[in-house]
Parts: sequence; C-alpha cells; structure tokens
Amino acid sequence: MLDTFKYYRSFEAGQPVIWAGDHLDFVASVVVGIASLSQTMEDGRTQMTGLLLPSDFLGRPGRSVAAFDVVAVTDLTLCCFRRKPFEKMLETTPHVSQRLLEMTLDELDAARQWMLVLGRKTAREKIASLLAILANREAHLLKQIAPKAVKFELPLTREAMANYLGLTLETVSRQMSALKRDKVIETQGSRRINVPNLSRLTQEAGDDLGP
Amino acid sequence: MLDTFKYYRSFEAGQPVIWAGDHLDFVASVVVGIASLSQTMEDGRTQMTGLLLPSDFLGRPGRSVAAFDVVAVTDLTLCCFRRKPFEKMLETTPHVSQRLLEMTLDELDAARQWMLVLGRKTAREKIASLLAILANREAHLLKQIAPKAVKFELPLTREAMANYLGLTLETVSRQMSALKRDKVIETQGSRRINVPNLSRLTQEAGDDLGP
DNA sequence: CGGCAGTTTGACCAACATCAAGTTGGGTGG
DNA sequence: CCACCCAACTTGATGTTGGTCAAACTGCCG
Repeated sequence: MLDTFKYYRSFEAGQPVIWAGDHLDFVASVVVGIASLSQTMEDGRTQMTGLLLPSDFLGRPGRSVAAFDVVAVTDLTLCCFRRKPFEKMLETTPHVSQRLLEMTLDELDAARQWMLVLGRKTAREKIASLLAILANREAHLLKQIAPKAVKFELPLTREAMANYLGLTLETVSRQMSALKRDKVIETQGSRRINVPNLSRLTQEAGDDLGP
Repeated sequence: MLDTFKYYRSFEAGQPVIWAGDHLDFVASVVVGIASLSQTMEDGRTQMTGLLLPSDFLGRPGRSVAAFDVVAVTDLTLCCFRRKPFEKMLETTPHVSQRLLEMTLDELDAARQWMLVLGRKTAREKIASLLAILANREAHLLKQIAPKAVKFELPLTREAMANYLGLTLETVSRQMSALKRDKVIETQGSRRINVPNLSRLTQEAGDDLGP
C-alpha cells in the first residue's frame, strides 16, 4: 500500500523544490499550494511549462534526473514516495498505473492547449486566457457551474505570469491595466481579481466556442 | 492479443484524418508517414501542437471526442484498434498501460520543451530548433551518434513550419534564407536540407548545453 | 521613517506581421 | 516537347505589437 512509504515535505513560497538536472529519487503529489515547472536558457530567458495544483503529480517513474526546475509558488506541501518502491508498485498494481496514465493524458492535453496560447495569441488574449483558467478553477472549487461573476486571488507575481505567458512583466502589467480600464476585470490591490462577467473574459481570451 | 482486432487505414499527404470535436472510436499508431496535431481558432489562426512520427500513438483511451485536428503531412498509414476492446485490454494487460504511460510521459516532456521554443525563442532560433530536431531524428534513424553533418528531406511546407513555430510563412522563408546565407544550412530546392555542422545548428537553436 | 520587492507607466525601438509583387519548379494538356 | 499553370516559395516595403530602458509609485516590514 502507498501509505507504508510515503512522507511529507514542505516548502515556503519562492523556494526551489528541485533544479533541472538534479538527481531525483522520489515522486510526489501536491497536497496544498502551487508549484511551477519551468525551464531556463543560458542567457536567462525562462518559460514556465506548467502549474502543479493540489492532487497534481510530480516526477517521472523511470527517470532519476529532473527535466525541469520546480519552484514553490505559494507555501507548498508535497506527499512524496521513494521512486523505486513506487515503480515496483506501478508494476504490481495495474489500476495505479491506469490512473497515472489518465492524469498524464490530461496534462498532455493541457500542455497542447497552452501551446496555442503561446504560439498564436496576442498579449491581451494571453492574459485573459490565464485569468480565465484561474477563474474557472475558482468557480469549480466553489462548485459553481458557469457563474456570471468570480472573485479570486492571483497566486502569481507579474514576473511569474510573464514567464508563464511568454511575455515581459511590463507587458503583463500594461495589459492588466488595459483589461481593468475596459472593465473586463476589477482589482483590489495587485493580486485580488474580480471578474464581473466571466463569459466576457472568455471571449477576450479568444476561445468563445471553446477549444 | 492486439492483432485480433487491428486494421489499417491510409491517407494521402494533405488529407485530414479527423477534426477536433469529431466522434472518434478508435485509437491508432503511426506505421509510416507523418501526421500533425493542430488547433485552429475561429478567426483561422492555427497552431500545430505535435508531429506524430512512426510508432507514435494517436487517440485517447477514455475519450470518444477528438481534442485536436489530425492531418496527414505525408502519405500516411495508421494501424487502428477499436477503442472499446483496446480499453478493455489496458485493464487486463498491465504492461501495455505501462508502456503507454511511458510514451505519454515522453510526449509530455516534448510538449513542454516545445513551450520554451514557442514562448521564448526568436524566429531564427525557432527555425534552428525545428531543423535540429529533424536532423537529429534523421541521424538517429541512420544509427549515427552525434555526426558532424546530416542531410534530410523537410516533410513540411513553409506554412506548416510556420504553424508549428508560431510564425508567419514569410518569416519562416526569410529566416531559412538567412540561415542559408550564414552557411548554417545548404539547400537543394526548398525541401532538401544539408546541415554541414550539426553542433553549429544546435547552437543557433539556443540550446547549447541542451535541456 | 527608510528600504525594498513588486508594480505601474512612459518613451523609444526592434522584431515580426502584413500587404504586395515577383520567382521557381513540377505537372498537365495541347 | 513545349507552353502554361498553379502552388509553393522568396523578397521587398511598410506597419504594429510587444520588448527595452528608465523612472516613479505602492505597500509592507523592520
């Protein structure tokens, strides 16, 4: 059973969990908080390639070297398993590997959706896409289905948003101001977001009929 | 056994295999040729989200609706399995789902690598990245390890390259000309590419020490 | 009351997109 | 066999988006 060899690790907001290339002999699942996956080029350009939310899986059975940097975006608690026994269990407990396959396929779909955002959307649409994802997640957590309005807390700094969206932090800031000016969003401070009309935001994101 | 319910389907270069939203009651694996996965926005902007090469898997156990457009880039042959029996087999044959998990994790890593290309690389680096992938694949097929020079056939039109790279076809063409002018590549016609110095190309792609 | 990280805003600039001609080359029909 | 056609490609002129550099503002913490 999983419980016999799991353990917990906590990280403060901003702390690195692992660096790409590090030896990594555990896999983990997010319990509370948010972590980011990212890559950095030699000259410092960085691209966030995913956000890990509670219940998301981290690590790679069969690989002992991390492919990406993982950083705690907020205070973070992971539930970790040593990799070897976890791999053994994958072999002996088929429904675990089936569940993991399903989660990985979901992540792959999400990554591909995000490629459209990065490759083809304008700065304004990129920001709206990110806000729409966070707004929908919030609505989902509150068990609301297609609500008109949503309020939520932005877990990311402007710089982190820029790294997720393939923009500079100045452009992120300008487009946030523009969306505020155009009444697509309202703010209290720079992190508390109020979306008065979620379908308007979705439309700004460029995926009206959905992807 | 898989063989008892598999069948083959062929497509000519340029033909659609399925459209996003279509009902899809098979999964498949590429036998010969190349297929592309892509998404299109209502206004026509499109982004290719993956290339499927021989042995790659297509479809999604547990989902009956296609999430992406699939198009045959070259003449293409698929080996198809009806979805229901395939899913049943996943449940009963653990090592198949483990193998599929491994392949999916590889694709997820590749998709995340590509997000760096789309989000952060310049047009020139994007072109070089794509050419480097194709060159390395060619070298791998010929069982060469880290050769100095490689020749290969570009399977994509300029427009398809643009859709993969998040560029316009004019920019692709200009950067191809620039790489030729700078002796990073040589060409015979617009599709036959010769890379005289693969590490130079890799450097132009911006991943010297490589992720 | 600093000090500092995070953010906003402005002025200017470069990279890429857009619009618009041309050019190439393979395939077809006369 | 050649002339023409058309899709794919190249190249040029110009425009726009988002990047860069720089300066100020906010709010929190010591």
